[in-house]
Amino acid sequence: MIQKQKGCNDIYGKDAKIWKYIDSVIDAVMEKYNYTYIRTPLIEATELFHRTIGTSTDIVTKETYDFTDRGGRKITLRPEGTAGVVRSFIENKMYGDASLPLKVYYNGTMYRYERPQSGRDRELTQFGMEILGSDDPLCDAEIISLAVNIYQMLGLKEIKVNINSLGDDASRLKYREELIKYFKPHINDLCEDCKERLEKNPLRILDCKVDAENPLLKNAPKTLDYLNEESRDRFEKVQEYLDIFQVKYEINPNIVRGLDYYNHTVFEIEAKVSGFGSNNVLGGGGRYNGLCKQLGGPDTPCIGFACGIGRLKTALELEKVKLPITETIDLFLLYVNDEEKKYAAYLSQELRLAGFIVDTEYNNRSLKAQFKQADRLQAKYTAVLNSTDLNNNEIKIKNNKTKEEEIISLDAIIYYLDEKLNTNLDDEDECGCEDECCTDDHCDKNCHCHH
RNA sequence: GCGCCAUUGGUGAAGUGGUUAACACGCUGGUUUGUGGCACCAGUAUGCAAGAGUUCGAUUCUCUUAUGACGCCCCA
Repeated sequence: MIQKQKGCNDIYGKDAKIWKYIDSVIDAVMEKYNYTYIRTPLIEATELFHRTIGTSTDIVTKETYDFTDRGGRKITLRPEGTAGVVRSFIENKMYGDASLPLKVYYNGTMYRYERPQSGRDRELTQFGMEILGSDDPLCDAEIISLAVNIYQMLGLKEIKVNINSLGDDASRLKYREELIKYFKPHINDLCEDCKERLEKNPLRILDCKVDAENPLLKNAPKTLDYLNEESRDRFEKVQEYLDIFQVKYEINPNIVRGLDYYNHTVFEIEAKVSGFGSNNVLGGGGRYNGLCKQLGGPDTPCIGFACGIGRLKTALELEKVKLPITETIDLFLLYVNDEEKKYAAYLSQELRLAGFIVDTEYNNRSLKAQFKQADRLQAKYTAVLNSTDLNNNEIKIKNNKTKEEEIISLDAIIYYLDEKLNTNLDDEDECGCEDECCTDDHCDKNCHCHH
């Protein structure tokens, strides 16, 4: 049997519905904030990621999907969204557009050649947004607020926003030096990995898991103490705007992000629900004012955010957020003989065009089997087409929940369903609980249904 | 890249170096020549991830590979 590739997933059935729902919320919120959708290629020149990510980490050397195409070009499957957006911004000369800043969002699959574990696959879906062409602290706050807003619109409550500022390049460089100076005498008190990090990426020592409780880390110099006046003012403005947006956040000096190109505001949003593995960061972002120039474009200040939808979906599940997913159908048509089958075909078409979700039998199975199928599909109504009834211009329609059966005129079926299904919906809202909820003693919904 | 554990029908799974691989759910059919969900009956893995090895004999032991789960590195 041919299996799917390691760390990739087939998404179908209910999962696919949840996925599409999440996408629809993203689209809706982005529209309100006036971010336009951008779709860039899944493949890019390998060099793009080398230039953006740099070679200081393992990312480029061993965690991307690289290949050489038939023309001998070095190609990489995009591991993240920002580089492609910035490349597109430069290549299409969007920087010349009069309406800067450009506010865009993307939503698509990314590929990372990593060992899969909890919350981490090789193929992942991320959405994210970028503001290109403005250094205004309002942008920083808006991006964070927008991210929070999407989580809230989806019904997620248990999240925590961590922010920090790395300052401008000068501040950042100075801080880095101070950090090395601070840790160097105590190098033997740190774990093996941290010894490696000291020269390579000292900022990452701060969020080491092994040494997390080490007082050495708690007393380490903080980025914020090394900000120059300008950077500090800027960070304060970001916080002011966040307060105006009523975003709750925490300043966490250990948020450093992995890549060199970040400066000023950096932030992460983590899920606080229990049950997450070690990777509980839903999304993160920051300001990358130097990147555009680094890629050969004009000096353009930018900020962005990205969120893995897989983890987001996990968070929604762990929090048992009820999503408006339709899993039911309105009507299932049953039949026995061929004449009735033809009528089922005709009627299903009519009702579908009238806006109802209708399905019918395809394998000429027994009525018993057809009723079972109707249950599996969670049909709200069933109708057994009967030649005698049809000749009398009548149809017998059954509420599949109450089992009440009514004979109505065929001409009235649309009107009938319309009325019944609308009242039915109201009933369901009254209950509004998932199966699991009702068997749960801690259910706070006071529902009276008996799933 | 490193480590640890796992992989048995449609699903959840039990199990053993040696005849027909439990049990449950599901599914299909029947009892009921056109009204299901209950009940009863019958059917439902020539095979235990793939390949190789040890053995008289392997689903069971060994190795390799693949995939899954979790952790490390890394985290865009």
